[in-house]
Amino acid sequence: MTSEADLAWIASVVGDPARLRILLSLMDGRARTAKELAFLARIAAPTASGHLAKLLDSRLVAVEPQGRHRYFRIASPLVAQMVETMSAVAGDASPGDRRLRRIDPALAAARTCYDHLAGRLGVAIADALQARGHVAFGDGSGEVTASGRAFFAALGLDLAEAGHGRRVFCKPCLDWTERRHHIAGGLGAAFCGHCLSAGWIRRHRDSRAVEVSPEGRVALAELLGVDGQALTSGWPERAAA
Amino acid sequence: MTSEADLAWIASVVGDPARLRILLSLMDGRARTAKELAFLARIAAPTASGHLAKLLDSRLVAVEPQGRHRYFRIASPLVAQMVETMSAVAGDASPGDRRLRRIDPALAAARTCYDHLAGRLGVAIADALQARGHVAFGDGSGEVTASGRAFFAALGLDLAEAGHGRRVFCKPCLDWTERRHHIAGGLGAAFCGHCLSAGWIRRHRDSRAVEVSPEGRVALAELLGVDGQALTSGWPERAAA
DNA sequence: CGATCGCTTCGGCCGTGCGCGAAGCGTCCG
DNA sequence: CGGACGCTTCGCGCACGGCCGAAGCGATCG
Repeated sequence: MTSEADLAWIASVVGDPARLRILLSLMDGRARTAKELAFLARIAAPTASGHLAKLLDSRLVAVEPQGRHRYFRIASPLVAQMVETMSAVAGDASPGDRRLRRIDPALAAARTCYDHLAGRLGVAIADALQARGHVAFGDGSGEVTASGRAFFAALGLDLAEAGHGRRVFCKPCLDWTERRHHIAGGLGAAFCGHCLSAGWIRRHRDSRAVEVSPEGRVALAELLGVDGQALTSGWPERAAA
Repeated sequence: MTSEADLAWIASVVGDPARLRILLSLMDGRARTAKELAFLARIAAPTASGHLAKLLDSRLVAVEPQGRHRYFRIASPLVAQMVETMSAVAGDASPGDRRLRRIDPALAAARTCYDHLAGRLGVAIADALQARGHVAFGDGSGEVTASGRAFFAALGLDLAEAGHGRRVFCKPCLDWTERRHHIAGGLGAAFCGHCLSAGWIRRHRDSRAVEVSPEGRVALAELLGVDGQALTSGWPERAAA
């Protein structure tokens, strides 16, 4: 019952041509400003603003304000999958779909992004750390709380070293496949290095994919207080919301 | 470009609450009459008729007239998947979804329906035989063409025996998982028997699922002029349409 | 600290399309 | 062959919602 009404609402939101164009414009995973989206959807700025409000309200897109800009992006991979499935029904899948479908499953599960962790694993770690209050993400940056400093120190991470120099210490990085944030910066690199040296994850031979070892799964699950399976295959987002 | 317009059209079609209720009413795979759907969607008969016309036009539902009734059903598994994905986005998946997701993959690929073949295999066979003009489906019944009689005779099927008695000879049977037709009746049983005795398929131990042997895949692919992989995992429907 | 910029809110116009009652057409039954 | 039944088409009323111009708000920059 409640589900039917929600579904009708979602369907009506995506049913509008202009809103659909907005969603399609965001399907490459990038975040765009309202003005940009207004141009891409071929509507005036006020109209786009109204549409974006509805898309936000229905949780199809998410927003992150940065200064006087607001960057909009697809809220979750599930939304992207919905649009792709609708494209498939609408006829031959568009070229864009093909690319998105061909993501290597191993890369999507866990990989490195420069020197830190990304993919479902990276996002799950960021989720858990945020949920436990060890890190907090603000606008375009993040910070480590007092409990977080103790947490990472107990792991043996040298935070002073990680925060050294001109490098940003803790910063949310938009995950390409998950369309949500993982942790970059010196902290992300230090945590990734710890996982590697502890044998929790292994680098794949000739890819940025990483594999979580059985011991690593157990250790990370206990460390973060989450289900081990959810680390690389789950949808912890729902529970967090 | 063309794809965007098609997608917008599909989205607007499913975006209407009444049409969505119609689709949801059909999600169990059963075919229903217009009047039934009008009641389930809580709208008057003329309104439902208009909605059904749009749903037909956009190929989201299919219809088969039987006497003075018209039975509507979900057009393809892809459409069902679309509705399910939208439900997932809308919030907690409805109970109906769960059931549909839990279909045994082996059963969905190939199984017996009483004494004939069903699942993707059964539908692929029916598609191919119809495409090659060996069988033809009319309203609720089907018949074997002249070329079809020669085709089955060459296989060694005794059509006289299969058509014996009061049993219907060749009849389309709505496939539970594919929501499209496979071949039932004496002909369907005879063909299934031939596949078994030739070793093309094997019955699963304690399930109605059947497995296609490597030789069977080759033999059936050549016999029907289709890709071997498509027999149990493909989407030949698109090419046929 | 005023100017500029990005975005949202407000107000009013207008078109699309959903809704139903009544009538028309084809099918089945007694 | 007449009546019942199922479905569709026609016609019209009505309301919801998209659309934009102008104004308001907050933030940034010189």
